[in-house]
Amino acid sequence: MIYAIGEVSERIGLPISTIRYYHKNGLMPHVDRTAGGQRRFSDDDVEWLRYLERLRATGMPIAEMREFVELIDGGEETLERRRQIMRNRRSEVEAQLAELQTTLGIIAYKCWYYDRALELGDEQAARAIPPEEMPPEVRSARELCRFSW
Amino acid sequence: MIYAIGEVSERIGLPISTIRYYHKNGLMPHVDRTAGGQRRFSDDDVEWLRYLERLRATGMPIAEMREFVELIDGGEETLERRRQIMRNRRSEVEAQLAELQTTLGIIAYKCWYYDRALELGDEQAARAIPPEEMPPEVRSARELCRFSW
DNA sequence: CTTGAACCTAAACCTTACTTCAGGTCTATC
DNA sequence: GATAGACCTGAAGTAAGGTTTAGGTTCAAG
Repeated sequence: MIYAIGEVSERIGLPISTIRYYHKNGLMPHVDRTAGGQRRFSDDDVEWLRYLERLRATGMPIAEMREFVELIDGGEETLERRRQIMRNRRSEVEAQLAELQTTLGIIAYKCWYYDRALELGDEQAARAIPPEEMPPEVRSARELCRFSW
Repeated sequence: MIYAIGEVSERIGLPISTIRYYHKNGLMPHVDRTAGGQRRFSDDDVEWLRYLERLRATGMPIAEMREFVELIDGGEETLERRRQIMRNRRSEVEAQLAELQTTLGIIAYKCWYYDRALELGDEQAARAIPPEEMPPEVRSARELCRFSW
C-alpha cells in the first residue's frame, strides 16, 4: 500500500509536521514523491517510522538516528560502527530500565502512603504504620527514600 | 552534615548550575543560607535532590515537581492532589517500562544481527540465519521489527 | 587582615525537538 | 476544467531545561 502524509500521520499518531521534520532531517531517506512533489509512503516506510519512534522514546537523539540511517546506506564498511551505536543504545536502555524500576517502587510506596493517609484521615497516622504491615514491595521501596511526603 | 553547593554537586554528580536552577524554581524550598547569602545544604536536602533527579528521569516536568513541592507545604488539604500526581506518575512510568522493555528486545536483536554479520563477514549470510538458530529472546524480538539493518 | 577559591545574582544565551506561518501548488472529484 | 481539501517549502517561532556570562561578594586558610 501507498500512503499520503496525512494517512501516515493518522495511522501512527504522529503529527504531520513531525513526519516532515524527520524526513527533512534524513531519518527517512527513501520516501517516494509524486510527479508534483508530494510524499508517498510505502508500508516499509511506515514501519520504519514506528521504529524511529521507538528509538526516540529511548532518548536517542535525532542526530544519532541520522548517522545510523546514513550508515545503513554505507554498506558493509559501516557494520562495526552500527554495532557500536546499537550496543551503546542497549546499555543506555538497560540503565534506564534499572532506574525506572527502582523509581517505580518508590512511587508505589508514595501511592500506598497517600492511600493510607486518606483512609485514616491523617498523615501522622499513616507515617506511624510499622513496616510489618506494609506490602512487601512497598516495604523495600521505602528504604530507598526516607521522605513520607 | 552541612554542604556548600560545590560539595553537593560533587557528591551527586549534578552541575552547580542545575542545582541553583532547581532551587530558584522552587524545587528545594527549605535550603539554608549563610549570613552572607551562600546556600548550605543538609543531608536531607541532598537526599531530596536525589529524589528530584529520579522523578526528572521519569520525564516529570519541572512545573509539576514544583506544584508537588508546594503541595507538601500545604498540609493535609493537599493529600488528594498529591496522590493524584503520584498515581499519574505511576501510570506513566509503567507505560514507559513496557515500551522500553519491548524496545530493548528489538535492540538486542540488532546487536545479535551485527555480531553475526561481522562474524560471518557478510550481512546477507547473517540475514539468512533461520529463526531456529537464534536465541529465544532474539527470535521473539525479530517479529517486532522486520528490518535487518 | 589578606587573598584566592568558591560563591552569589540577573540576564542573556543555548540546544533540542518540534510547530506554526505565509504563500503557494497538487490532486481527486464533480 | 473548476475547486476544495490536502500537500509543499523555507523561515520564523516556541517550549523546556538548562548553561554561560559579567560583575560582584563571601569564606576559610595562612
